Amino acid sequence: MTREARRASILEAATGVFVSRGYRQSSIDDIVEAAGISRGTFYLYFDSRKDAFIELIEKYFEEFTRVLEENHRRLEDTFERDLNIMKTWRENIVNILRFHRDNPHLTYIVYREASGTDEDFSDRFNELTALSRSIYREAFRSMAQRGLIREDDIDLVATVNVGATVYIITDYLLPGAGTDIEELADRLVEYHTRALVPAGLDVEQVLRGVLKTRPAAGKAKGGRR
Amino acid sequence: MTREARRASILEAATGVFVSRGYRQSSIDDIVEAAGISRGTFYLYFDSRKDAFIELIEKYFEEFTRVLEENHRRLEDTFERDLNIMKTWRENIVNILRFHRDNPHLTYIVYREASGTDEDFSDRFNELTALSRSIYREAFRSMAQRGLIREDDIDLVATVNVGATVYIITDYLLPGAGTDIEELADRLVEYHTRALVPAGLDVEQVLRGVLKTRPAAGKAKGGRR
Amino acid sequence: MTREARRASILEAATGVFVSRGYRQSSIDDIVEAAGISRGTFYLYFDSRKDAFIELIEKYFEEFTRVLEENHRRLEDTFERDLNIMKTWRENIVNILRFHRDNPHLTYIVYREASGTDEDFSDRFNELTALSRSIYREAFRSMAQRGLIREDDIDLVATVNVGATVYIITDYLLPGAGTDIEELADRLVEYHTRALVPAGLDVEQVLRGVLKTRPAAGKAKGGRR
Amino acid sequence: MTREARRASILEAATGVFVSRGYRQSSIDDIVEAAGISRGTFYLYFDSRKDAFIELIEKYFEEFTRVLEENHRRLEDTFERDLNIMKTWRENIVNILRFHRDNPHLTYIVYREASGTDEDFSDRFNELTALSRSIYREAFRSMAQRGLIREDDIDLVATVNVGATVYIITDYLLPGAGTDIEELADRLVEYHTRALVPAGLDVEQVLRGVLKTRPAAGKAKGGRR
DNA sequence: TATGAATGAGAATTCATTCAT
DNA sequence: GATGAATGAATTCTCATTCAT
Repeated sequence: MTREARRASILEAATGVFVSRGYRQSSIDDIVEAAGISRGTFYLYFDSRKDAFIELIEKYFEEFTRVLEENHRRLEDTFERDLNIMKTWRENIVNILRFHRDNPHLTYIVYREASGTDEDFSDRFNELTALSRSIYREAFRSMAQRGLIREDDIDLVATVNVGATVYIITDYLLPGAGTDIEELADRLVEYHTRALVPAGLDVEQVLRGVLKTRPAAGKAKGGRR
Repeated sequence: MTREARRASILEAATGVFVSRGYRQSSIDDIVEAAGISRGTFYLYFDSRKDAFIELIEKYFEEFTRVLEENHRRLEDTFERDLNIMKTWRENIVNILRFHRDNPHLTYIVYREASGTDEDFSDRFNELTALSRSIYREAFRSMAQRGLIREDDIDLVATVNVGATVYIITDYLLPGAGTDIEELADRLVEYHTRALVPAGLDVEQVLRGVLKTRPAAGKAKGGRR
Repeated sequence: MTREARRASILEAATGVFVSRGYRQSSIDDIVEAAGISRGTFYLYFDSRKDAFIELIEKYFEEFTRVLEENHRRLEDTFERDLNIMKTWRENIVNILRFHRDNPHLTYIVYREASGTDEDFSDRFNELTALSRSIYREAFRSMAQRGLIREDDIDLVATVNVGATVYIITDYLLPGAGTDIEELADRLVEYHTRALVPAGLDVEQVLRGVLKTRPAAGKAKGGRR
Repeated sequence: MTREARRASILEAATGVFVSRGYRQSSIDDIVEAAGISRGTFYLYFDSRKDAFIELIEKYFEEFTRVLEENHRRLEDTFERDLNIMKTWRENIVNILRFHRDNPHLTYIVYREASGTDEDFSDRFNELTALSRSIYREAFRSMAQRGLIREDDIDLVATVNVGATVYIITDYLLPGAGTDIEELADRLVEYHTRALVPAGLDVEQVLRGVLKTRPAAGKAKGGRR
């Protein structure tokens, strides 16, 4: 077993422990027992208990950032190739929901545990949160610049969207009641689209996918009085 | 100094400590030092450190529940007396935002600390959270039944609204940068109104306050083609 | 209420508390609550919690010493007036048993609590114990000198008698199952008499009370072959 | 050093501390200092301070029970093989005295400390006490059934014997003044034998060891008029 | 590398006693 | 005298981390 594999297996065991008992209730004893190693061995691979925990959070953000970046690329691509923006939006939301549904443990830890004010890691947590928030903002800014959504307070729009998504994740996805992600995404897209559809566009048509990333002003105008 | 006043002053000191260091990093020593009392005195007024903390959380929910109930009454009143629903909605949101802006410490503690998985009080926290969520749901259900918003998945609508609000509170209000609550409420109402305006109604008119709680079908129809 | 009466009433309340919870588990709070006074008042009458406890022990020994002294006088009287020694012995034992049966609380405290090694009061306890032991010894020595019992190791005889008595008190009297003290005394006297009857005397006759404190050698001789 | 050896050495140190300061005055600090270990190490081997104390008491009773059982077997053997009952009785008493003389610390703890009313271990103490008492009773009952002692109130006889023995242990053996156990046993046997010798037997002969476990009725009768 | 016994700083809580009112 | 709020020394127990083997 390579050093990295060993490390990963310990981290995996730690994840299970953190999820089932909570970070602060998880002792080193719990972790090493779950990992089937001795106390000392744990410290051969991690500097401290918190170290392992922060690594998990980092891992979450790293992977989540990858999802967000993929979404970002998809959005750029949609702009460039004038593809269906609604479809893209929906796919991006599905991506986000799926990622969290498929990583319930990491998600759980981040949203239930990492937000507490432990001086030492709340800084890092906030840093990472800020990063993913900025990606959201940029996406909305791009859409606004292209007239795909109303010229609103982009910051607020991002906040509303992120807030809604986070809450949905902890409320719908984490309880794990086999939520239908596709349908959830449809509803979310519809909700935000209705809220954000630019003046002069008929929202029903937009929802039906008529909207292109470079809408012909004339066509859109017809949808409304 | 009456017993109650003493108690309150200790709790206030504890609040400050919990906010600045976080619950789990706050020792009894920190609290009694902040309160200017001895260790023993603390235990004269509270059973334990956690006891004081839970009392803070209860206090938050108690007061917040009062706000929500006031909102609820206002909404009922709006229905009964056929008042301006948009105005009411806005006022309710302002109420919620103001409450949190005026109680930043309590808010901070609840959203940063209480949500962690400490078996002992996360139960109480979840209980209280569920209560306030149900008040939200009921409000939206009432509005939907009266045709004031689209017949959507009420649960999801409530979740999106609560999630957005919570995030706004922690992002806009807690940092304390003198946010303009009135304007924030305007934008939020507009956002959700656009998302939820029933088919057949002209959202611009609705936003201008034309909408009554018992809209005349004919008038409404006229707002659209 | 005089100072002494007040003091006594507090001590009585303390006794009840010490009996029901044990000395070390009895807090000042328990005592003042039982006495219906405030914490401070307790200290107006006693220097400390232990002080009150020691006073109880002293009280026990004081009263028990009175019983022993009465027994001693009765024994002397029996010698002087050549009365029935068996009857006296029996009466003395009855006295001792009755005293303990009638003061179960004090007895309980002394035998269950006071014997622990609390540096501070075990000294006093031992002192008092030694006193009552010496009274026992003297009684047996007197009897031996008069030929009423065998010339045995008086120290051991006293120890056996005291030990047996103490055990009987804690085992028969304290549980409070309505023991028949008279019968118990009969049996005890018989037991020890049989063990101690001088050579040349017929124990059955002695038990029947024939034995006088100044036995005529001839008479006694006849009782045996 | 094996785990068991370590454990034993800590327990030994704790014994010394308990003996010199008394259980309730002995802090963990005292114990770990005496054992030359750190606070944490103590808890590696024992769950609590009380845990160690109870273990000592259990140890005492365990070993004492072994002594009593050995005595029991010896008595049975004496019956079966018609050996000298007086010799057996004496040996049994010697065994008991020797055990206590050789384990003064354990003895001290049990008789000075364990009998106090500490809810938590007085139950266990009483349980164990009851056990050893029942062994005593059974021995006397067996002897009575075989006509070796008078048909007296066996319960009382056991109580008197146990009481006397306990007192002798705490008064003669614990002070440790080099008591001659053999002689002490002789005197005790004689005392109780005289008290208990059946009617019709000459006690002097019995004491000289003439008595067998299956006395021939005729021979015995001859010893009396 | 791996182990796990040992460490000891640190935390919460108790309660006999004091003393200002 | 009486009160009871305040005190703070003292105590038990935990657990992340170290280090000799």
